[in-house]
Amino acid sequence: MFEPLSYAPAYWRVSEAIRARILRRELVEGQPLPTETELARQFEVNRSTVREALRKLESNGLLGRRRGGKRLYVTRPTREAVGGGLSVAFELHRARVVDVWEALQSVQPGIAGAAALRRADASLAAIEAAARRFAGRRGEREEAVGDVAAFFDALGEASGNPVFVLLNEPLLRLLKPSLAVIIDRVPQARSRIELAHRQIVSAVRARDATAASEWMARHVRDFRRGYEVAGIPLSTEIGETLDTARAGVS
Amino acid sequence: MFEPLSYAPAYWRVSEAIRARILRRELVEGQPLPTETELARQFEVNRSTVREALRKLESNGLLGRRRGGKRLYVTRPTREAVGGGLSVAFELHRARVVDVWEALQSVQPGIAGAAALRRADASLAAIEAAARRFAGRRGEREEAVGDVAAFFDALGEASGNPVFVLLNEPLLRLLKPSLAVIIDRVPQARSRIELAHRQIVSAVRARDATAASEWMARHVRDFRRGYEVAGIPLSTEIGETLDTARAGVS
DNA sequence: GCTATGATATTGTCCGACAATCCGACAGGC
DNA sequence: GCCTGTCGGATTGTCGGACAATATCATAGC
Repeated sequence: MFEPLSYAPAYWRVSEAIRARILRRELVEGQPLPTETELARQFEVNRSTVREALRKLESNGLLGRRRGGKRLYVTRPTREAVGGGLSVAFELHRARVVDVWEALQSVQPGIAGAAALRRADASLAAIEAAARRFAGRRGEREEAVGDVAAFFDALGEASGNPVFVLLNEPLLRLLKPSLAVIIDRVPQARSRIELAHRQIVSAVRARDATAASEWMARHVRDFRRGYEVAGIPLSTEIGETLDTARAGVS
Repeated sequence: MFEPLSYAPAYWRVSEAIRARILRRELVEGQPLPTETELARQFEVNRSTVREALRKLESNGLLGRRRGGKRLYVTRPTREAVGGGLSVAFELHRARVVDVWEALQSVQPGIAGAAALRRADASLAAIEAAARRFAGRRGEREEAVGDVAAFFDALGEASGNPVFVLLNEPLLRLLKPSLAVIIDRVPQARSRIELAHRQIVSAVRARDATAASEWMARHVRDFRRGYEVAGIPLSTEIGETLDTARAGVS
């Protein structure tokens, strides 16, 4: 019958107030935030309270600091910040390898198509560079995986669609560990990937969205085949593939 | 020649330590966190420091509290928490209406297909319920928009893929405001949506992934047409469509 | 014009305190 | 037996003040 009446602690309200001003673009990217003491004065709360609010915004990626710097600046959430948070969420929701694969399957062809339609020359160059780096690897498993991810990433950038860019990051992050296993265990993996890269690159160069999209679909489908050949059960939880490199970019 | 050596403040390390234990499942969902005083004792830092760390985890959705409760519990990031953060990120990256639309175009058919393949009876019922609610609306713009979103959401759930569920939320959140305008201004919008709902429902009921996917593609394509008819420029930044309802679920 | 220097401002962290209120136990009334 | 009122203790939210380390900035020196 009644709505629960809500009470918001001061640190929450302070953080919302700042967030709102950032979203309203009254505080713009790159602008330094007032000092903690000054904020405390303006909001008429204690500095400790302000600090708690800042921590929230910091971990949302709305505030950040220059390397080695002390003051906080307004920033927009970086790919890494967004990807970090999202991939943790996936993990805690017990997403499995197949779930991530399915999402890639769904998203990547669209990205490739969009990239083919709208790519600038510079983005094309970045895509080609990633493909070339991958093709040049001998051994170097980790680096090769990085190149594959960079290839996807470059396509995302080339699409000019920030939504794609941001969605890409967490998916790739989760793909990597299992991809490393595939590259290790499946002999023909590298050549299949190279082939797909070549085809996608030339489709994107020719601005042929359909071809780019189709080759990408094939490329991603190959991963699934890779999981089977490499003996990675599709129902493995991604958490289990992620033992390494859990630095956490909160 | 040398990497910049990194210094991490105590609140960061504390928050990472707790996060790591959550990811390692040593702290499991629903479990209450020790009290602030106790954490301060264990980490050998001040309670203020602990509190800053907790705020970070709280805003990442890894910690939360029972309604009206005081203590913090380990939680996994809710749809809302993830969606909130992500949609803010999209907004600050100046995503445009067309970008969100393109992402939907890319993702939703896959979701619908997966839902058709794997839906349980209960999920089907939820999908049907959302469609029925929408069809029953007369006027009630906001509620109708909510129903459309609920329809997408129910499909996401039905897919059984947590990645889809989590990706869906922010996209829908951003879709809503502009969809409201479409429903207002485009007379045939409701009937088109109803038609699509019916077709998708019956495809999902029949477990026909191809049909579900294709009708979904058509459904989303309709939105684009809707933008044009409603006179919403595709290059509008989504931020500008979001004046209302910016509660922010940090 | 660039660099070294030094004063100042700012952050990170600590300590201690207190009010509000949530929690659990306990007693009493229907 | 179940609901309500009461109460003490535990816990959080917030405050004030303090201090060391260091980033920042203006200034003096080359």
